[in-house]
Amino acid sequence: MTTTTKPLILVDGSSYLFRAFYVPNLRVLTNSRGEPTGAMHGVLNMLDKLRKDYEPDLMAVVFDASGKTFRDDLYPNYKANRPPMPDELRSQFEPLLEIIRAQGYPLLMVAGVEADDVIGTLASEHQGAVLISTSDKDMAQLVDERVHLINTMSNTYADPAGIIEKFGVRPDQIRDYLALMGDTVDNVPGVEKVGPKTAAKWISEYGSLENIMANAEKFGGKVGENLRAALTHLPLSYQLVTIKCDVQLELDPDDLKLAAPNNEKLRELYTRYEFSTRLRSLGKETTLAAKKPLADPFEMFDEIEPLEKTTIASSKVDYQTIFTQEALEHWLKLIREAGEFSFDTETTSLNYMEAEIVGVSFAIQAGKAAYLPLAHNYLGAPPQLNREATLAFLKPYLEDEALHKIGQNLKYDRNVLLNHGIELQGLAHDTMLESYVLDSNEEHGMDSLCEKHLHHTTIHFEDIAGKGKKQLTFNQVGIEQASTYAAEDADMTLRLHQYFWPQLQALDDQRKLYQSLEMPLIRVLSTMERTGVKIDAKLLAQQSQELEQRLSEMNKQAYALAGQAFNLNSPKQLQEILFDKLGLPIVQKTSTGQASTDVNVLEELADQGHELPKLLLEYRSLSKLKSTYTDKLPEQINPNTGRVHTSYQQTGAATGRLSSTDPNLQNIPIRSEEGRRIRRAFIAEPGYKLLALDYSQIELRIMAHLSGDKGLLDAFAQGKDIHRATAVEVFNTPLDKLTNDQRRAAKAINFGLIYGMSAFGLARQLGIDRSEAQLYVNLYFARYPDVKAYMERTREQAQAQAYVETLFGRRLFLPEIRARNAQRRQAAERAAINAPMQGTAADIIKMAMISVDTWLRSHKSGARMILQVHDELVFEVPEAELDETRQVITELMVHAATLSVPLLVESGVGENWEEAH
DNA sequence: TGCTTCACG
DNA sequence: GACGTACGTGAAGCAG
Repeated sequence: MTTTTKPLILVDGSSYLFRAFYVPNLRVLTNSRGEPTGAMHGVLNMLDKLRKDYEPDLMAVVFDASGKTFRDDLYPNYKANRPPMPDELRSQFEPLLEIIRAQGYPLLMVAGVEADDVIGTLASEHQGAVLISTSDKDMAQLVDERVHLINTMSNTYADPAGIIEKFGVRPDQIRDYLALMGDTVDNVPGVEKVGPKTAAKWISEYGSLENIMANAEKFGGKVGENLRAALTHLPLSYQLVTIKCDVQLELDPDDLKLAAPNNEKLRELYTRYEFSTRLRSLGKETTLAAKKPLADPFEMFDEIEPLEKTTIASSKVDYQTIFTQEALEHWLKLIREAGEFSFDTETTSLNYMEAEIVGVSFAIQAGKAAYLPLAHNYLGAPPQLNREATLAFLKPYLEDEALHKIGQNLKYDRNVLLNHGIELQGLAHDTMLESYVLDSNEEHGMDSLCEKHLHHTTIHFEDIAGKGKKQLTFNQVGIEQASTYAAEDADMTLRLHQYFWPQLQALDDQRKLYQSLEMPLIRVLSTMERTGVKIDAKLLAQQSQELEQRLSEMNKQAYALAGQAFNLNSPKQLQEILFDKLGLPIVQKTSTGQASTDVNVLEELADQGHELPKLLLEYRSLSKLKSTYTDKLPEQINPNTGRVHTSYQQTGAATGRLSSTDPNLQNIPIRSEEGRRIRRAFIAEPGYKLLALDYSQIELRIMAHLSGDKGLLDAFAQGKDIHRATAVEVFNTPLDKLTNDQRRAAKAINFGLIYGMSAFGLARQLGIDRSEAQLYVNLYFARYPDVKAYMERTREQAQAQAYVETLFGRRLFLPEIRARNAQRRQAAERAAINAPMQGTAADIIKMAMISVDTWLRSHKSGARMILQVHDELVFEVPEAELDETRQVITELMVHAATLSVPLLVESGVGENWEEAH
């Protein structure tokens, strides 16, 4: 093994401890005993970040030792102006050191010198790259091509060029520069009235302190006099600011390896100081560590990211709180002038149907933001502008199409504003969607985006509202904290937009998808969500009862068969009964090595003639229906609308699909007769009917288009049953002689193709042996040679560029396509085959939704779009409008995209969703 | 919280 | 030569 090129990381613990202590949001943190813990949190988070970002092999955390240093001997007044360490900080010092040690970091404190000197010495002794993490500008003197600085609190990174940019002098001139300025806090005398500007100017003119002193008589004016007066003590100042790089250390930089954490000690310390998140992740890490040897040891090198510079100086922000009408009007004037602003609503709930606005924040340029509190109502909350009156005042701004809004997840803000009668217009940009279109694999939440792209750790909601049962709603959060949090959200949204937008503009397809598809979809989805779907709660309750009876009977039967009582819902207990007690054979194991009891296994065992597995299969499916659907759906009915309102996640699926949550209305049963009954509870208002339209075989049609395979294109052009057509080809049998099994096999092949199948998978699906499955696959590819070529092309493309694209250029990155681990690589290859088809289908139905929505609105239609299920749209339509609506929407869906195969849309109408299908 | 299972396209 | 083996989701229940 060669040594890695990872930098040695040296952390100036003392400088961070002081800085963290004075951060307002950290200042207030204590445990339940009232012991302050904020500075500890601050330092530890910073260490986490470094460790995560750089995965260092060598690292040290250095603190000042107590007692006098050689500088005190040089100059008795050194640091004499420093106030004593506050008690609230002092009390955090020792425990912090203990935690750092227990976490496994080498920790250094050397008597007689300062942390800076230890760091300087280690940096100069180390052979390879060094990264010094500090918030102390004095360290700039250590920078060269090999040694760089990072300030983990302000997210700034500095190499020699960075130092010149920041200070206006080279790293080797920093000592001269510091000596000229002096330091009032440390009581280092400099030249009176010489600050950063003058010092940099003199140094650039004269090159060095020595030369400046030699030419002291040439400096005119008051500062010239001051310089001459300082001549005697400047050498001393120079000595004081010079970091000592030859401290006698009893160790070598190569000794600074991270040790394994002492989890027992950490558990004790985290418990004592109530670091609950760390306590939780402690359990996680131990299991991870236990699994580690299994992982491919080279895998981790694949994902090391290059160091990045950043441009945010997060210390320089101007966040204001708006309490008066005058202040509000002042800000609105600024917003008007800017023509574009980011904004964010703060509310009482994540549920958009229940949420009420508590406040609104805006940002008009990076770092300049304001929070307008409107409904904080905790005891002692300061008076605020009246919510309803102020929202009425804001309404024309928010509804002004020409005033461009930038947000993070604007769909939510739009929904919430509608609760107050405001229909947000001028939706210009949504950073969540920008991130999604650029790389759908990322997390697109505010916190992750800031962390990743701005290298800034935002204030998390939990930081100000707490968590768990005691979590406050936003109206109970103190305005001061709320204000920083909310203003930061708006500020970060704007900065993220400034970061993403140029990237999107550089990629034509991405920009188009974002501007013409994802952005317009916000309003469509928001409308669907708020419309909701009517549910027959009584019918579901009745079904629940029936299920309950059947389940309890089956329970008894199962106990009899097993010879004992057990929990049928517990895979673990079931496993004991089946395999230990009854001695049935273990068919398959789960990924963690447990004996699996999933459908495949139970079916296999049932086929062998065992009664209990057969019973369990039915029990499982009924129990699922009851708990997930018949019991839960009625609970999710909104009391005001009498309907169920799902949330569509526009950034939920990496392929471009939507997903649906709370509740998930995209997985309502249909495959089994029992399950289908649940669809009968999805009903229309009186006078309305449900209209369901779905794309027939859309992914296979897309495969035909993308591959250009003549056989497949012809089959679709002639409107053939595609599975039969495939069966005719593969089994070389005339259409009228086909058996049902042959069609079934052809269907499995067609689906398998979309999923990037292997012969093994097909064999298992069809219950045939592998060689037979392989034969089918070979026959298929012989008949449809361009499909084979297309699959190969896609694999090559994925391999070459590490992403694949839909017909419209939507990208899916496949980071694992070059993984050394074959299993993971092959999984990525299958995803590469599937994504262009699944993703193109998703793009097409999104286009259809937008055009349908446009038509519905422009024709003042009484019909409303209520559900999207990947290739299906469901509408609630006034009976009088049924025929026209059905015909027009079919047309719009069919023509949503033009492929080299026709798109076919099938539709149905009914009193409920089952009937409409 | 992680795992397992199962509902959908 | 062995291993694992079809894509994409969300939710519920159990167990620790």
